[in-house]
Amino acid sequence: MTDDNPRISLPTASIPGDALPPVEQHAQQYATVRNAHETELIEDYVELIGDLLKHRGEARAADIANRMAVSQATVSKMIRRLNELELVTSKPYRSLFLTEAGQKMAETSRARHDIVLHFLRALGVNDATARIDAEGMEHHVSDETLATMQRFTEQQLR
Amino acid sequence: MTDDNPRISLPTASIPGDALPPVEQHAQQYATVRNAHETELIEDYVELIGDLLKHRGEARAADIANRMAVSQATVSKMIRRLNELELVTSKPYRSLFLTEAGQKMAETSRARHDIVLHFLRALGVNDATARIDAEGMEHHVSDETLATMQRFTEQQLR
DNA sequence: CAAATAGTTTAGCCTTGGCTAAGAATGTTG
DNA sequence: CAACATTCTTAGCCAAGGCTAAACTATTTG
Repeated sequence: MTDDNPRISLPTASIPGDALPPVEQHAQQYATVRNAHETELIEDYVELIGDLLKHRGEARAADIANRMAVSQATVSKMIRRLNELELVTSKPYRSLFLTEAGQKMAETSRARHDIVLHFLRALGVNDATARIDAEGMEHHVSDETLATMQRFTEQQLR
Repeated sequence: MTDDNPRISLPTASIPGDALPPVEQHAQQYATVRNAHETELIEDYVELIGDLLKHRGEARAADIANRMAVSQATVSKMIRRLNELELVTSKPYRSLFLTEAGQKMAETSRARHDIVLHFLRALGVNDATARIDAEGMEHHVSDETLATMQRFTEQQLR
């Protein structure tokens, strides 16, 4: 171990010039991000399927491919995974549907997404940029931050 | 093509209940996120190496492994990639150093990271949460949003 | 209703980023 | 300075998420 002797310990909130956080905390930051990455894509698919079902009445592989800018083969493979995870049900060559669990995930994702998007707009970011950033950020925002964003947005609207 | 006939077109900024964005825009959102993911890890490594060099004087593979909560083998493999990308220089069994390009990347990443972190704190998020969220968010925040965040933080400090 | 078009799936490939296990190099210490 | 501990690398494995090409199913249309 060449790192971090623990003789000195400071309140991390007030370190000037932002020194390195203690190893454990630092490690947890990265682990959390890695973890988010695993579910991220899944959530994006489920969220999009939910949106398509809601706004179009059906969710076809071709639509998903177009909207994600990805090949149909990729979508097909992904649908198999979503099936295994019991998030969607599908019959070959037919539209997709969400299971209970899938619907729940879609709603949660959609809600997070909207909170982030509305927050960015309330902050003054223009719509197109806000949409892109929200898409990337939504999976990395904790519940605490999400709540703070929501509060801010509401306050702004008054 | 089963999706989006373009007969109707609305100003996307003002759709009530947040309808689906037009395919092209939607596709670009996802493409941007996918793109960010490719460079994300690279940037995290470079940023961390920069921080270790700055605060500890050297950057050893073991430290990186500990701080990233990843095996040494993974770090070793990654260092080979960073070498190929000419972001770091390294001699076997010795500390790492950043190339010019590496240093530039480290600085940029660090700056983005700090802006996001300080913004979250200014918004009222507690330190530990802010650190975790900043780590995840930093790669998904556009320059425009970054500028907005910075402005907000400065205003808050007055 | 047959043929053409559109949509879906499968097979097989590639890269990334993890892992463990084993061995080589370096550093430390009795 | 030899033995032990630590650090680093290599080899070989795996899963995820892309891709293209080819085959199959469904839908539309002349």
